[in-house]
Amino acid sequence: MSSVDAAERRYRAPSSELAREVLIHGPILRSVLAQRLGLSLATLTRLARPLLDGGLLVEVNEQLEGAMGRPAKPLDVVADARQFLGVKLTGDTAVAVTTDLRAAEGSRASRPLPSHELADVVAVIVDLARELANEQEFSAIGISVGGQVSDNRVVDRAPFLGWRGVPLADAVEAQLKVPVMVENDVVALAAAEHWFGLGRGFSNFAVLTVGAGVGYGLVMHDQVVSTSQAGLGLGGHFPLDPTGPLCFLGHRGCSTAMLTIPSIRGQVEVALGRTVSYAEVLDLAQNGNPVALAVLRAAGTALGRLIAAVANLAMVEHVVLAGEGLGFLEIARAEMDAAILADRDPEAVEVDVLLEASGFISWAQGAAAVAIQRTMDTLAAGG
Amino acid sequence: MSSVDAAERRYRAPSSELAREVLIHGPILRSVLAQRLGLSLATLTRLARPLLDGGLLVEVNEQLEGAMGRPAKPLDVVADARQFLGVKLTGDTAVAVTTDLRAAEGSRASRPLPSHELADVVAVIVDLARELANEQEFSAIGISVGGQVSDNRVVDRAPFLGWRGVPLADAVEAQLKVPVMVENDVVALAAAEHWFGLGRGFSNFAVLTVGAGVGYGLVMHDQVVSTSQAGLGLGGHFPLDPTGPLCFLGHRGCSTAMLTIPSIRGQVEVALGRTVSYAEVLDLAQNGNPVALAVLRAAGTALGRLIAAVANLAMVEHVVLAGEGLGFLEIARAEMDAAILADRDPEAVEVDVLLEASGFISWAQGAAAVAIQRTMDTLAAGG
DNA sequence: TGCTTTACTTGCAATATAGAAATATATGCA
DNA sequence: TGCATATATTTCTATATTGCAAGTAAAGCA
Repeated sequence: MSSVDAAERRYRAPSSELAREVLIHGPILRSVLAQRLGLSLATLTRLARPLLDGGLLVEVNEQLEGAMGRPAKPLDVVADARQFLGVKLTGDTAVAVTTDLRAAEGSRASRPLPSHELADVVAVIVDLARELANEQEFSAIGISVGGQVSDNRVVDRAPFLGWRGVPLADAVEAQLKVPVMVENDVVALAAAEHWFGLGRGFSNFAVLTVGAGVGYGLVMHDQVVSTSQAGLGLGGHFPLDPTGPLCFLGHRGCSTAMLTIPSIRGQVEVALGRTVSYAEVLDLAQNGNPVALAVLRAAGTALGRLIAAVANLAMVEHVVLAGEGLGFLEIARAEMDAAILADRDPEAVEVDVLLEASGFISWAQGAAAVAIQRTMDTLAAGG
Repeated sequence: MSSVDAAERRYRAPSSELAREVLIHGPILRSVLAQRLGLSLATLTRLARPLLDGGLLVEVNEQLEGAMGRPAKPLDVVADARQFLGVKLTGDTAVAVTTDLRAAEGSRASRPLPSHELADVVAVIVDLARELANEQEFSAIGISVGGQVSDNRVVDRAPFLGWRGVPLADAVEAQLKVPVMVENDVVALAAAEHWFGLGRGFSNFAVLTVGAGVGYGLVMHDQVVSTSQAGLGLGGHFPLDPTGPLCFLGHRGCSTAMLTIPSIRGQVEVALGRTVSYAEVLDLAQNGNPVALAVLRAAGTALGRLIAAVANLAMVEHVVLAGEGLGFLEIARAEMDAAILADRDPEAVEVDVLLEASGFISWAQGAAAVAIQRTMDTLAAGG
């Protein structure tokens, strides 16, 4: 435990702190930068020069109307100075995107996984990297999986792949001569939201994802919580409704049972006696179908309870919602808000619920974000 | 929000980091220290000298049997080089303790509060400080209150005192010429557990207190979470049992209703039709009384659920339990353990529940710990 | 009495930093 | 147009911090 201390407090060169600050906080004045980093303007000039010369940063000309003295030249990163690849692995598919330094998506491709053998999966990743490669090389590759990852290198446990202790980073690095970082999918998404998404500017916030499952990530003190616990999907079976349906593990009314796409479809299908798609469920509810409405309203209430629990116990005031299973909020947003309010101290700050516009930052981009973050620590110095 | 960034990243002089490390990690070799702080041995020698000369640190002679070379002289703090005062304010009493640098209790005194007027409360604190003062001056005074505190100076809101925006630190400093720090009581306790108590050596853990109310504190990334949220008692009304009794706010089966001393007494009293003390309830249960047993077992289950929820959503694997209302665990420990297990992913690490032996670190010591921590940042340099 | 091993210290060169003065580039106004 | 004023950034320089490498201290062991 105590050795974590030292590891956590990893040294960061001042020039990478500078680069990171500019990357996250967009075009930014040197004077502001100096204050943020606790450095003098003189030092800032000296630190910035090699980054400007190296083409990582540029001075942008900002015409501030009515300003008196010499006009400021804020610093900004040249977003496409580097290119990254982000890969999200699920049980049957690999989705890859290329991104620039700001995690903005370039091109995208996906491939089915022929098997769960490490060699096959690596081959697919290599294939995707080759397909998406252009004249610019990848500075780093990020890969995210649902499950536990240690040290950004080894997949300790990935249920959907049936993996335990698989050295994925080494295997991919052996083929593509590029640094590879592996991370849990929700941790990666939280990291992306923190630097590039709705969590930008917040020191503490939580990320909840709803889709095939429920994911939960946490950023505290401007650091993503990425203990071994983080990869377990601990928000996935949180008890929310003692009268709700069962999940596949037998929990009654847990977050998986109340919120996921398969469970919502399943509930409606059982009641209607026929198969329905998730989109159909939303349609039915929109048209006043009582079954669909009941199920989605219960989901809204459950999500509200989950958000309140997260806000209370993780002590965050901002919660980012993401994932493809949030469509029900169009129908049950009011139920969610009411449930949050009910479980929240009236003296407490209202929970700030931020809705990630359907996949603005995708899972694969999250993987790329991890690669970007880890790379930033060394980018300033070397390549 | 973004300004928090800079504030959070408060600069700490290397010599105070050194002093802090020695304070927390007891007698410690220079070589270990150098590694932890990421400094060379040479630098360590230089940093340590003024602290040794100043009498804050000493070299202890440790006879390691069978060691080959020159024997190591680990560094340690001179615990009684400084003296601190910790004061805990409740609605009707002020409890004060003197402590050394390691938050070990010296002497203790308490006084009733004649009123909630700031002047009266300050007078009581000054009185206590004078009574407990000996030849050694206080380096700093810590005061903890139940409620929200900003900037370690102003009590924004303290329900038990009926305070809003009371500049307590200024008021006390005006009378006693000693630095005063104010903090929320649970935040202070968490800080004390982190440096001096059961949380020592853990980067992430939660603190739950059970007594007249339920308190909840969190340490993440080796920092106590002390946002404005932290002072609200957000763990205090967490829903735990949909069939439980009501709390004074009308929540059914919330943590207050299930766990606090008044609520447990109340439940038993209603059933038995007579007044009973908390100790009596424990006695009754010990002797097989079905009412007392039912109430305490439900409390055990509820506490287990709360612990599991905390471990899942705050992503901690260690939970420190403290407070005078934990007696029921003698009867219902098994129920607690079972409830934790039930709400926990089987793949997740077992939650490490640490029981603070009845008041080993008291509320007032927690207040002192805050004073110690804040003082350490400047101790090394100046006085 | 030396030799070995480990712990710590000192001298020195390299590096980083802040403060002050200098420089650059705008506006406002006579 | 020319000059005062304002603001942003850079250069110069003294000071401080650091790590490296060499040196010293304090033991055990032969």
